[in-house]
Amino acid sequence: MPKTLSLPQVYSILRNHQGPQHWWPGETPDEIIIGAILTQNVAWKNVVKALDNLHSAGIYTLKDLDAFQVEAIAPLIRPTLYYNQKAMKLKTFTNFLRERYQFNLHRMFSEELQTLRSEMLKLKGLGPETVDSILLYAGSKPVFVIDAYTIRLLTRLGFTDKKMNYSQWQKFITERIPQDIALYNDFHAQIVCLCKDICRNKPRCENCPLTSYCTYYLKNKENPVASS
DNA sequence: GTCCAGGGCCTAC
DNA sequence: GTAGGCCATGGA
Repeated sequence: MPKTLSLPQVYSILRNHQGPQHWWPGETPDEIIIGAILTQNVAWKNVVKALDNLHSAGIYTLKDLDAFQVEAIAPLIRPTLYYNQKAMKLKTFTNFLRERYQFNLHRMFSEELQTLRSEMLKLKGLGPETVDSILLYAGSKPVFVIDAYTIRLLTRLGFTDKKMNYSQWQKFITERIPQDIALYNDFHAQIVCLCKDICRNKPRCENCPLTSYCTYYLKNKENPVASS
């Protein structure tokens, strides 16, 4: 049986192993928001290419983006998959930001948190993960981001074997760690940093500081045939 | 050639 | 409420 860990211990191990991450990988709140939409179901390196294309076209902010039509944006963000849909999602958000806040992100983030979150969730193309990423990383709001990496890691560590939806996962985690924006920020960053390189379907467990706690690893070690 | 990435929407049960 | 199809590039 694997040893059991608390969530704060998981964070502590990851941070000691990887160092503080200083996330999100974006220069400005505008770029964080654009990146949050573009990274939906795609690796970040593809997003970097799309951001380069946008920069080459003179687009750095959401206000810049607002001046372009969907048809002009789509080819610039081709590397991020589903580019037609994502071009529309970006325009949906710039419309929202222009009409409600005249492109003033500070004003937007001054809204009451749960009100803003539910308003953003009404926008077509922004689901809970994208909205929470924007709130936490662009707005410094105390919202824990759940993504596929988080679920994969915590499931493999044996925290739960129940199937949970997004809000159930969010509740599960926030009940077990202090409510702290810097912690929310860095914990999620630590998980992504770990999982994007070594916690995949074919795990390279030799570099993982959590291997001895990983039910998935231990099971495959006992029965390698089941690892595929 | 195959597999699958830091989702979310829509439709059908 | 949830399972499954769809969107449709690029790197390993």
